[in-house]
Amino acid sequence: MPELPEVEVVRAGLARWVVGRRIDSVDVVEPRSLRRHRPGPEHFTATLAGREITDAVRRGKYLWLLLTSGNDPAPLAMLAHLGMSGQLLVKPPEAPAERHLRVRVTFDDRDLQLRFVDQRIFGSLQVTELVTTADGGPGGLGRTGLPLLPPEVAHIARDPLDPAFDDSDFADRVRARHTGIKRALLDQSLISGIGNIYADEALWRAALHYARPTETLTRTAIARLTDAVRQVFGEALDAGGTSFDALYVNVNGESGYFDRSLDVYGRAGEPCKRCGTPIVREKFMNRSSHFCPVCQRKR
DNA sequence: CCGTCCACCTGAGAGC
DNA sequence: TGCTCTCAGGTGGACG
Repeated sequence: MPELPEVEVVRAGLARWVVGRRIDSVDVVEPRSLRRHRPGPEHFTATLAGREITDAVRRGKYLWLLLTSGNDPAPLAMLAHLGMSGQLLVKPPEAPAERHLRVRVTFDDRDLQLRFVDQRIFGSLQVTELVTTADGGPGGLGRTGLPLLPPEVAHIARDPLDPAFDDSDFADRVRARHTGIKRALLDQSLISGIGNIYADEALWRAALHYARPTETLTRTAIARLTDAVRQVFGEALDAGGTSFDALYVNVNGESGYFDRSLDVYGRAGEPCKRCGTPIVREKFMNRSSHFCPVCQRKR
């Protein structure tokens, strides 16, 4: 269940291990992992062959590898979303095939491979053009000097670790909403990178109830919440950053969430670390919300 | 604009 | 043993 910190660790690993390499061939083991690539698997493999990877870029939970464009009019990228269970692994070619190996990328220098492994196939890979957008994207500066993004990512807001994330504008937009705060946190067009687990963690830290109406939040409270999100992300990144030095890129897909200890998620019935009250789990938005009924009151 | 429901998926675990 | 059911949740689209 990768959220922003997990995806960022993958991005950093790809920047280290595959940027600068030239793709030799691509083996599509499971075509459903390419369902978002409309022209089909053959087009996917044919387009990638011979391209060099020039950068690894991320926005929220999306990441993409910039590709040399050759004679193409527009710059290209291989866009990835890990969904619920996706992993991008860098492995030596002789490593045995993973049980849920979906796509294998082989490079010119054959010392390692990039493998897309995804149990549930909610994740996907696709080749996409990069386009100029109004707000621009992280890392995507093209030759024209204009910021570029995959169109599939154009509706995704900047994430709170992006230097260009505008805290004040975010607070205004939250207050203009008429919805619950957790719903807003999970809305990737408002703030990106947050999933169900870190949403619960950040709300606990900021002592806010998940259903607290957004229009009743003060700018100060929203600032506290945004800081809480950054804290939770930062700690997860610190925990996951240790894998930078290893010869693999990993989203610890099974146990997930690195080894950082979670304060509320998955702790229903256990004492709140602030006040000792048993943590409550409730269904909300068809998923679980964990919170302290004393620290996090609705009003 | 808002909220709900659904489809897309696999595998673990519970209950019978 | 083996069947059915529930649950896990990111994304995007349909619909009221």
